[in-house]
Amino acid sequence: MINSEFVEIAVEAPLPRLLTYRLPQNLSSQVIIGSRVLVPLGPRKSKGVLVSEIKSSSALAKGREIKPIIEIIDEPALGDKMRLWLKWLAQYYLHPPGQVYSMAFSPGLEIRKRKGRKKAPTDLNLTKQDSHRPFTPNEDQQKAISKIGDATQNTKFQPFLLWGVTGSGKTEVYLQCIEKVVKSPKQALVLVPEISLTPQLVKRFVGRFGENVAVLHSHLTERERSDQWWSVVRGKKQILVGARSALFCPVENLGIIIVDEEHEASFKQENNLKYNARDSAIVRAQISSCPIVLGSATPSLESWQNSLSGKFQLLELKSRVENRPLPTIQVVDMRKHKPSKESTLPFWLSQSLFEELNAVLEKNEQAALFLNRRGFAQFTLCPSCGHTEQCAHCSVSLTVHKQNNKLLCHYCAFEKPMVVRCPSCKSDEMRTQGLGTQRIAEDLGNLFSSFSRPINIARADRDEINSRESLEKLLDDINNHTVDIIVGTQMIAKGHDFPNLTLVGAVMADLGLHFPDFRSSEKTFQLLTQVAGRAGRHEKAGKVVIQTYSPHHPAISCSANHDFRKFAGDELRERSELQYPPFGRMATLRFQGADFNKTEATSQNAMRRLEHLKKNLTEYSGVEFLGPCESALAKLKNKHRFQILMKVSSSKTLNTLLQHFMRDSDWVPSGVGLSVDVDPLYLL
DNA sequence: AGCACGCCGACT
DNA sequence: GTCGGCGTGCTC
Repeated sequence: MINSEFVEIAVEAPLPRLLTYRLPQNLSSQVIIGSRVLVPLGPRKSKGVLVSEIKSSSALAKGREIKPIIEIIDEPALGDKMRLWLKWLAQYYLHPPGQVYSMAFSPGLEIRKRKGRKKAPTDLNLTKQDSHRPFTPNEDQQKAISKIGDATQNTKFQPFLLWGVTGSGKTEVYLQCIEKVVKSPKQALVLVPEISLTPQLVKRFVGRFGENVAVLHSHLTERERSDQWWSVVRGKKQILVGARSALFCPVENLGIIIVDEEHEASFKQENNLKYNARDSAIVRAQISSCPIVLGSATPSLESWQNSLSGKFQLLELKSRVENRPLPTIQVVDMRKHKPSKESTLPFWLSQSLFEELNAVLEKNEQAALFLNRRGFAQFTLCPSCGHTEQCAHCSVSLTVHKQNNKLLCHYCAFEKPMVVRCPSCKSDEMRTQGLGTQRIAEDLGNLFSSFSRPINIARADRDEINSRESLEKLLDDINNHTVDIIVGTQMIAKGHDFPNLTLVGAVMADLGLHFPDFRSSEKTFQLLTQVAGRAGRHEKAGKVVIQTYSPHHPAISCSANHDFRKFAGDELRERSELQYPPFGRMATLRFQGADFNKTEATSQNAMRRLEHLKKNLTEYSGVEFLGPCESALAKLKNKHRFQILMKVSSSKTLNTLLQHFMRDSDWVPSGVGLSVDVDPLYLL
């Protein structure tokens, strides 16, 4: 019930602020703060959320007609905590509030209503499968469970960093903590990266909690998603496991949030609302007064620093369950790998890795080779004139894909047929340069073509695996041992567990190391550690071979020595000197437009405005602006890109500055788009 | 985001 | 002559 005549609505449109509407008398009894409403917007109707009442009519903007709310939509009203959190999101990430609020609702909610809800909800085969097998946690697990467990009983905000290598039993800790939460009785929210939200993981939760588990991910139909969403919102299910966006489910009775693989870059959404689900989950836990557990084998340096400073409580799982040994890791220095004339090995394969492969195949075990680049070759190159084929719409070279003899842009999917003759100098010797997963698979096929038995090679990259079904099929094939060697990108580096996989090779471990990004070292360390974690997760011992041109780089040597502490210590020291995150906060302003000159001029104008703000307000004196300069990807989908990087010591200052700067954006000419990314993960 | 308005190319 | 392409602008 609301008495005021006028209310503020967060309308589902990219508007920078709330709009004022009149609340007709006949609707006032059906509505509360947080209700979802239908309002007129220009020539059409739009959904929105009633955010606040306007107490005095003198506060009304004058000179404008105020339209009445059309109707109240019969969807759950958002509670105080949820609204507070959504408001924080909109402010922190500088995103239109109406669009942020609308994310708390599942699409297709009223369709379901209209059809009536007679049909049994789809249950996604969520039935308890294996009965609760008794499990005795080891000492570290027990300690973690009791610490987190205590926090769940206190109903206080408390963040934990659960640090444990792959196979150290983090999931079991989650399960037992959730058990306590469910009894209390409250609800639990578990966020995992989309890619590791596999049936195996879901089975694990369902095996323990049966029908009490709901699952949300992007591969559900609208109907399934809506059913899962309602089952949690209505409180029929207490546990929600989902990808990033599940964080927006308006769970009112939160008892714990768990973010598994918290270091994963996929928690950051790169379009629309550019939020980081891990960071946002922390704020949500804070607002909900509940504990939050961030789990990882390779914590982000942000979280690690928070554990060092005491902001997070560190819980370490030191050993693998059943005390399985960590895999042996051998680093192969590829600089010393000079293939002799008589060698039949492809240029990317060292003698050591080849021998290990052979041994594994002899023993009838499985191997996986990782290379973080799909396609056959990185680009084409004319040896006589140096010409490479570029994308027509982006400033990148085209990747060679051999299966259909195409050149493909990995950024906009532009393609053209493979060229044999150089279009520039007409020489007939166009060659391919650089390695891709297709090439590895092909070379391996040739290499083992005369092995004592047929060797099956499967590829795991985005070209080969384009649906959930094809991923399931591949995982089955690996588990049933119908493939001997898997060649893939990081796609299968995460979360999967293959009993017969005993050898893992990182083909070019330095591939990502020299990216012009201050996080490239951290990324490489994480990826290598993750990749290595695939080997020997069961009775059989595992072996890992890392081929690299930089064997002494800390990201490689520390990962080979299983020494996260050293890596993190060194890396943090460097970051601190340069005031990079986690010590400083950053944001990027990106300007995109079809007209190069106009876009560049706009970015320069923005820079002048920023400098002006800095000069006039002492609170901004410590802010650093870098740029404007062309983005590393200077042209994407026919849009020229310029950017300004901002570095600030506190996120509070960063936010006030951005709010200030973005308040009026009428100086941005049409044809140029300006977007802000707070806490960006990629600076390209 | 939608949806209207508005100003240029190729059609019955 | 108009149908419709999508650039531009506005929404309490």
